[in-house]
Amino acid sequence: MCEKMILVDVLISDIQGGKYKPNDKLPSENQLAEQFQVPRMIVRKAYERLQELGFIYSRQGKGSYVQNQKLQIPLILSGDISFSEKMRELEFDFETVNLCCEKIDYDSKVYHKLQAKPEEHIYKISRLRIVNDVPVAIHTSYVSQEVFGNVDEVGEEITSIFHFYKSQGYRDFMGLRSHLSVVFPNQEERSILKCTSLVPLILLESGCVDQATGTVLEYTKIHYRSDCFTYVI
Amino acid sequence: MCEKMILVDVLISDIQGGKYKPNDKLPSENQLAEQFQVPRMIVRKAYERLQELGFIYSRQGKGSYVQNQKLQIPLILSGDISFSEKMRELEFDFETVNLCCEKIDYDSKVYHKLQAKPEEHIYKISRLRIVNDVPVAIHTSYVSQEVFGNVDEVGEEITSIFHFYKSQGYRDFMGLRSHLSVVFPNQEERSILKCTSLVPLILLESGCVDQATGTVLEYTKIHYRSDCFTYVI
DNA sequence: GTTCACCCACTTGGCAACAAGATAGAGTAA
DNA sequence: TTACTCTATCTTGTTGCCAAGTGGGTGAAC
Repeated sequence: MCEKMILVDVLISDIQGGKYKPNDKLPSENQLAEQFQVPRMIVRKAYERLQELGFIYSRQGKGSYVQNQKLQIPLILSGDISFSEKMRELEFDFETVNLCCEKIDYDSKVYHKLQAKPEEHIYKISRLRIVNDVPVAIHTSYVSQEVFGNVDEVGEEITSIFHFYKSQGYRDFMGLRSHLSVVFPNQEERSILKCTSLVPLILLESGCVDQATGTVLEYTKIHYRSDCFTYVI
Repeated sequence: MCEKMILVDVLISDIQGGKYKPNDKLPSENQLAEQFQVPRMIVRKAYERLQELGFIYSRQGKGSYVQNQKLQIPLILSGDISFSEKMRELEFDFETVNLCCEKIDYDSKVYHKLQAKPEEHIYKISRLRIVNDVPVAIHTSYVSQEVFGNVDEVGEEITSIFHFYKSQGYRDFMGLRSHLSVVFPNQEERSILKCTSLVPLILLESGCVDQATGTVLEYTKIHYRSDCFTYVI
C-alpha cells in the first residue's frame, strides 16, 4: 500500500511538473513495474488511483494517457454579488440549468434550518452551474411553500434565486453564517458534474433571511468541484 | 468500477446510518460478494477504498472493522483571534509542537509572496496543531531573515507566530486575502497528521503584513484535516 | 501495385488459485 | 481437570495466468 502511494506521488509530481503533457502516453504497467522493481499489481493500483483522481485515463489494449488539465476559476466566496455576476465579471462563458424542482419528504435537518413546521411543504430547487461548458457546481435551495406560494408552479423556471426573491416582493436579504466542509460526490453528483469519484467537493451550507420580516427564505447547499476553483475568502 | 462505487456508497451510508457501529465487524469479503452477486475482487476494492477513506480497518485472518469516528471541531476561519485562543475558547485540549525551522532553497512562489530578493535567506517554520491528542493541522510560515534577524536561532522555539512578532517589536498586523483549496496529503503530511491518503486537506494560503511599515512579515500555508473540522466562514 | 485477411506482439482488465494469518475446537498427555 | 498442541476452517492479502482489445506487419490473392 505504501509502495503504491509512493508511485502515485511520483507520477502526480511528474505530471504536474510537465514531464508528461496532456494526452501523452504513460509508460506501460509492465515497464513501470520493471523500472521501480515492484509487482505489476502495484503499478496497476497506482494507475487506477490516478484515473479516479482525474489525472489520467486508460484504454484497454492501448495504454494510459494524461488527462487534459481542468480550468481554474478564482471564486470570491465572501462577496455579496451573485454567482452569475462573479462569472460574468471574470469573462467566463457562464450558464445555469435548472435540474429540478420537487417537493421533499420530511427531513429534520432541512426543516429545522428553515424553521418550518412538519406539515409545511418544502421544495427543493436544484440548478447546475456550467462554466466554459464544464459543469462546476450544483446549487440546491430548499424553500417553503408557506413563504413562496407559487414555487410548485414556477420552480422549474428558476435559474437565479435572487431574481425569484425579488419577483416575490422580497428586497433586502441577509446571508446566514456559512458552513464549509469537504465531501466526495455520490453517484448522482458524479454523473451531473461529470467527475470521478475522488474529486472532492466543497460543500457550502448557508441560508438567507429577509431583513424586513426576519423570515427564513431558504436553506442552500452548494457543491463546488474542488478541482475547478481557487477560493478567495 | 461502477459496481465498486455502488458498494462503497451503500457501505458508507450503512456505517453513517448506524447499521454498523465503531469496532463492529463487517461481513467477510466472500459473504458480501455472495450477497451482492459480484466477484470478491469488487468487494475487496470497495473495502480497500473504505480503508483509505478512514471508515474501516482490516486485519489479515480476522476481518474488517468499523473505525472510530473522528472528532468534529467547529472552526471560525474568518475571525481575528489566533488558533490557540479559538481552541481554548471551545474547551478543547490543545497543544502546538514545533516541527522544524530550516532555511529553504530558492522557490519563486514563496519569494514572490514575501516580496523577497533572491539573495535573501528564507526560513520555513512548521508547527503541528494537536487537539485532544489528534494531530489536526500543520501550520507553515515562511519568513525572511531580513525581517527577523534571529529567526535561525530562535525558530525552533516558536509555537505561536504572533508572540514571535510581538517579541520582534511588531504590533499591528494585517492579514492578506486568503486562498482556500483542497489537496490530498503527501507522504510527509500523512505521517505527521497520522491520516490515510484519501483524507482531503484544506489548504489555506495567506500572508501577514505589518500595518506600520507595510513590510510583508510572513507567507503562511495551513493544512487542515478536512475530516476533523466544520468550518464557519 | 493494391487490398484484404491473418497473425503476432503488446497493452490493460479480470479472475481464480494460492499464501498467510487468526481462531476455535478436538484431541492428548500430565 | 488442566494445559498444551495440532488441525480444520475461516479470514484477508498476493500473485500469476489468461482474456480482451489494439495496432502493425506480413503475405497471399487479385
